[in-house]
Amino acid sequence: MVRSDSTTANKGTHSCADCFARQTSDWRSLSASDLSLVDKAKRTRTYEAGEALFNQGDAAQGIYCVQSGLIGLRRVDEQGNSILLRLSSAGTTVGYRAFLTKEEHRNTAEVLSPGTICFIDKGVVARLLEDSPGLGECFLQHCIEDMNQTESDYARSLTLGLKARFLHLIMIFYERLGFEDESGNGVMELPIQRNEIAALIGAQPESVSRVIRNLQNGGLVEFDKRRVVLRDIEAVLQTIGVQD
Amino acid sequence: MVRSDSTTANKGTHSCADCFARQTSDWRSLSASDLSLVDKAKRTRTYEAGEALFNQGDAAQGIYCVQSGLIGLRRVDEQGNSILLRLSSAGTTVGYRAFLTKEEHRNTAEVLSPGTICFIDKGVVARLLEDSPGLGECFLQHCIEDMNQTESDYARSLTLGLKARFLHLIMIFYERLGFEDESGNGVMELPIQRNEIAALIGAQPESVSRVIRNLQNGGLVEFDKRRVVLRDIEAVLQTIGVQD
DNA sequence: CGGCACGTTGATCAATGTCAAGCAGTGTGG
DNA sequence: CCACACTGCTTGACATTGATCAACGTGCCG
Repeated sequence: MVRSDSTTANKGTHSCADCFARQTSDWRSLSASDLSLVDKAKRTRTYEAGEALFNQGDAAQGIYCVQSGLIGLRRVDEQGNSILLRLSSAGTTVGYRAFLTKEEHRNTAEVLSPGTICFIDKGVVARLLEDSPGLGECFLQHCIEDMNQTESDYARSLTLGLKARFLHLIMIFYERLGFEDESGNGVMELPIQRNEIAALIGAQPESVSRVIRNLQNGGLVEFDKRRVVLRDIEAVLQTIGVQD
Repeated sequence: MVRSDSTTANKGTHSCADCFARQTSDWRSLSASDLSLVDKAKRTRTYEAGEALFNQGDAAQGIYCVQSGLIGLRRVDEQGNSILLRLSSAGTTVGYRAFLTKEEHRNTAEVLSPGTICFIDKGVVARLLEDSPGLGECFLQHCIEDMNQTESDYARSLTLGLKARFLHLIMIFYERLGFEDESGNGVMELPIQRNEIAALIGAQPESVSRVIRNLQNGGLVEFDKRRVVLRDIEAVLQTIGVQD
């Protein structure tokens, strides 16, 4: 258990001023003095895969700022269906909606790939919101972006088949994590298990397996455990029907 | 063509101060003077079914406030799949996202049931946003609500079958339009065609037909054209697995 | 070694899409 | 007024997709 160590505040963590995500995050509007306020108030800690930042149904305690790692927003319904609605990676803020509406969290925020996350207490954020009006604007822009993405995901879920949805996900990972090898193929390491891939595209793990085999046979994509090689990216985009 | 008449400004329309939706709409925060500014600037007109407020790809000209009628937000993808992402009815604001991000509209706003809609030019809204900071807050709350809804729709689209999605839609209409007849049954008139129902739940019209027949046979719901009778609302909620 | 998590495979079945046809209601032009 | 086209809706037959159930391999860890 690393926990007792890593829970204690800010040891060895960067200050917000140094954070690579400062210009793109929801905090970009803050003044230097406000930023140092966040700096003092934030709690930074490392998380292992499987840990939850908060759970569906919890009251909002504050908001989370992802420094590294990968977060999945999971929703479980009454029938026990568990799906991942969205991913959050480095530089994004998680949990702002429940905080802003003072409602319960509607989803569980679960760590999929281990990383470091800062927590900022709701009291602090509330003060900042009063102080610097630009912050609300940033949350608004963030919310609109999330909305745009979720809306597109929704549209795809209604119109595309499993294979296309899967390939779309692959391309999202490729944009974030992929690179070209010496022979010009796209290569990447998937950050999550088959399990979670299934939960992301609303399928059963078995079906994901079959889609993979299918693609493999078609020569479009190669899989070896979590390693993926894209032989022909154009062809992949083709079969998706390029979207957002 | 009613158009030339109804396009001319504000004839016979209420002022915003009288609008039933004022307390619940995004405009609830405005001062009396700001409200009268909106009042003077707004263009009100009636729309017939099938007309579009704006089209996917258009630049944002301003935002729309629905007084009556039913608006559907439609997205058409490259393959020609046409789906309805969301509905907007009286008292809601449409088109605020593209306005706030200065991007193109991502969806077409299409009139499904005829009604009256106010248009407020982007210049006016921009001025209001500067004047009264509460307005931004209202847009933020609105965006969060839309997000919550779309997220739930997304989750349902990934987990529930056609029948459950259809019944869920029926219950949404029932909440808005339904009433109880003398024998305690829920009754309503569907505001849209089978066509659009299919587009809303991401199905083919034929499949919707079959679901209806299926429910009819099961004795759960009765359909006659657009008239719907719910014999046992509890049972309906049961088969959905109550959600948002 | 034994147990467990992850992933794959096969067989089978249910749900839904696709294609073709038909029917009722409605408006249109002769 | 009728014939006709047209739209919205339904139905049937069939193909396809994806879920479900059961089994098995592999690697890891106690």
